[in-house]
Amino acid sequence: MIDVNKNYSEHALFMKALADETRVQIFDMLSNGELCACRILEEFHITQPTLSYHMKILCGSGLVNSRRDGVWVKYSINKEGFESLKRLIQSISSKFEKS
Amino acid sequence: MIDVNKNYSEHALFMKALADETRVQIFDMLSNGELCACRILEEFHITQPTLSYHMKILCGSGLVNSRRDGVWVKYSINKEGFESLKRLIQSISSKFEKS
DNA sequence: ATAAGATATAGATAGTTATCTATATCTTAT
DNA sequence: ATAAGATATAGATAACTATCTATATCTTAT
Repeated sequence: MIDVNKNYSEHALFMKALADETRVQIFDMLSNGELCACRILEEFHITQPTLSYHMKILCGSGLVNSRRDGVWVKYSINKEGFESLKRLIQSISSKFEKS
Repeated sequence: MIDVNKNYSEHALFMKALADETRVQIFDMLSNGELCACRILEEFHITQPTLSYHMKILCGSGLVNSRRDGVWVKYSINKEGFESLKRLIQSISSKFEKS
């Protein structure tokens, strides 16, 4: 039996990625589909380098993908990473229901 | 229509609470039921004040409850808080599926 | 009322994070 | 080959975090 919850450092990494108001909001925006950095930037009052820093953290966590499309870099939710996060929540939830 | 995802600061607070390896692990432990601080402490190589600090952050986020039971303080998952976290994930998930 | 055990608070500190400005790099159109 | 626009990196810095030791507080049994 594989216990999905033993990778606490991976889980903490996911949570850290979302542990910032700007970054949760970006992640939520991406749930509606791929967006380029410039489009995301419009929603916030931060500088372009600050956004670049946040995107690097989101991508580094495994929750977000990036790909270059010409001049633009486009970001999207990484299905694998997000599913891993969902499994964590689901696993805790099902133990909690039973307790 | 209530958009559950607009409370980015609340959501970031939940994520911050879990954005630490020790704290995610504690939260996972609590999914199996209430535990006193001394019992939790046994699982980690941290001092008692450090644990007390972490429990304060978990409780402050709304994800964990505490109650005194005689000499002990017992901690458990706060159903409301956890459900709010689950709704966030669920909401992002369903938008993502459709996208 | 005292002592013992459990938990919390205070104060210090090293490490990490979010942000900025300035600058570099990369891609495409001219 | 250059210029323009998009994104990334470097360096600085103020604020925040996780951890410790020392001490205080709170609860119960004697």
